[in-house]
Amino acid sequence: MKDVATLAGVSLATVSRVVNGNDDVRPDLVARVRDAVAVLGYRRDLTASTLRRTDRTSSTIGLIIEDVSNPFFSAVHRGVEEVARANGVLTFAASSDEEPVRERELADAFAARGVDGLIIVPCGSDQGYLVRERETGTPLVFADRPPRFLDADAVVADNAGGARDAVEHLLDAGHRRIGFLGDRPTLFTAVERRRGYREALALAGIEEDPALERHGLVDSDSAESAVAELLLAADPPTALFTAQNLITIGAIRALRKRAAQHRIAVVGFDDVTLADMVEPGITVVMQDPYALGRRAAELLFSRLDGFNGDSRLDVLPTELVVRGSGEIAPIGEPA
Amino acid sequence: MKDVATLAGVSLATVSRVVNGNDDVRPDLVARVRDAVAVLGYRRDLTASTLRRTDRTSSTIGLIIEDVSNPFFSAVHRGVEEVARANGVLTFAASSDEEPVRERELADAFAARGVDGLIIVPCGSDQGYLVRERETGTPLVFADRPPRFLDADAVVADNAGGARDAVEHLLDAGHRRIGFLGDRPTLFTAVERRRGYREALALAGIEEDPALERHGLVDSDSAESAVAELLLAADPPTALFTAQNLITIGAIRALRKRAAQHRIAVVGFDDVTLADMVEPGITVVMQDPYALGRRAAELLFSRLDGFNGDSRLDVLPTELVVRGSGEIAPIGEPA
DNA sequence: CTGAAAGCGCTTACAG
DNA sequence: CTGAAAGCGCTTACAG
Repeated sequence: MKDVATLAGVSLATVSRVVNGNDDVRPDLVARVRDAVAVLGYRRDLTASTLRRTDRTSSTIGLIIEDVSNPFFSAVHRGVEEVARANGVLTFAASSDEEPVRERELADAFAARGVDGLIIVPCGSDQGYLVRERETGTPLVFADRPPRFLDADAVVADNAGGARDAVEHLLDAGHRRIGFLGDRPTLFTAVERRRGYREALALAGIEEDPALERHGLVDSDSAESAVAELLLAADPPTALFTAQNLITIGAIRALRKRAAQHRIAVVGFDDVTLADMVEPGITVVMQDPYALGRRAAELLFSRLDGFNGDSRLDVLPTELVVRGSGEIAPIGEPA
Repeated sequence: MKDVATLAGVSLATVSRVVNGNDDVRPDLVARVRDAVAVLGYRRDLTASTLRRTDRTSSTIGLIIEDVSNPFFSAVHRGVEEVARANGVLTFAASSDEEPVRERELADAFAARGVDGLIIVPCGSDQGYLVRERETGTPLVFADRPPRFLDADAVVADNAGGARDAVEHLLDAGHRRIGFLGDRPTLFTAVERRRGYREALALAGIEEDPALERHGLVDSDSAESAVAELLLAADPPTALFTAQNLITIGAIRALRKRAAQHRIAVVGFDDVTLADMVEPGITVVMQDPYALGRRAAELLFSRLDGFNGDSRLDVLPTELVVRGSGEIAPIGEPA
């Protein structure tokens, strides 16, 4: 910038004004500065600019998701990014890999780099470490799962409601023995979906059977094994509620290996690519991760725009998509 | 930091030394500084630190991909992130949405925020705008597609070779009329895959038939329409080579809608979720996007670690995965 | 081993 | 409308 000022024969202050699009500069000086910028290939250092700026705003936000390569979170990412972009803000994304330590490291790293706000899919069981950020005035929004030990905006899906819908759909098809396959019970979403599962059973007057539940399934492989095991039991389930996209994939794989995909009913939580093209099509309770991301970003930007009210919790609806796998009747019963 | 220094009764310099883990500080002073840091909830401002630091290093890299929600690029992202993380570096990712203007904006934005290096999946037809960065010494690596009008490291898949394998596989099954469904011909990968397609035909002594080629398919919907149209032609193809993951999905959908999935053979480029579970399984030429990301990051870090040799071009192998759809014989001929 | 001082690249009152 | 000067939060020679 110094070089630009020298070449244009003006002061640093004038260069700064021109570069920032300040109107109150004589046109001929503006032209000279622009020429000098072009000649020298000058580019402003935004970090230095942020440092000195009165509002200390960096026009960046941070996004911490579980895994950038899980399509669910990718869609969340995309939703966030679109809203951020519309606001002229850059989104920096990173994966926590479901490690609470990593979540915290990333939040610290983002904060230390001066992001204007943070959207987090929390995996730790305590977000209290972020109170400092809150006090400093950094807006925080949680997506997919609410924060714990911290008061902040959040957007989640109607996990329990969606799970209830899924299980009631299976009950309607005549099933009484419905397996539950869920993610780690430390996860908000996993707990909520199990709650929905149990509520639906309770409403139908069916007693819970722990032998039909499997928890802590973190990927499709573990889900595949769990289903294989369930099917070998003395009194196996006639239907499965798979509470997450990767689990659904693993379950379908297990069923197909045993040629049981036309015999055991399945309803999954979250949509899956090609779900409409396998035989039978996979019935799912769909949520809209893209909308989740958008909404989280909207909440964040409302804070950045000065909204200062109480914390908000948005609950997004889910939708049952009927495709075939969920409508299989238990053997010997009408559909 | 000033407050910490005051509270600990030491100078700013000493606080800086402690915070940076400098050994040469008396233990009791270290303790006092740490206490003060804890009491005040002090966190270092990394942007200010970078500004003043001699090496001007920010421990961040930027990643520009086409679309964070495309599973292919998500896997690239993950590969990059893992290597970066192992190097203690944070990855900032953003989508160009296949808009050259956006690619450039993002590259500028990252550069202005002082990233140590940049990994780019280029979509524009000219990366000359980055010569300035190169001259400034910012390492640049291109992934999936090589740069144009710029000399820099790149990692790509063996697109032409993979496409040749795919088409030869269909030729082996007895097909002579093989459709080509490709992405925009402005894309390096699309051009290379078409080249492989044509080479395979030429080697088999089959003349190209423009009526069997469709280009510019950007998503599964456009691919679905293109396939529908191809099948209605007077002399339709008996097999399809779908040159990209979303195109494969659209093609399969089109075939299933016409109950033609057991009659028309398909080999796709890129793997697709659940491809092994549809009927028939989808035969694909698989590339390893995760490895692509890792390799790109490795090239970048070798530059950051001081390697200063000529630009490198890494070509990653592809692998044919046989699952059923590619082994369907043309009607009236043996498989 | 520690501190006073300069300065990274920028913005912003403050005079003029 | 413009410039000289202070200073954002930090690091780093330089003395001591």
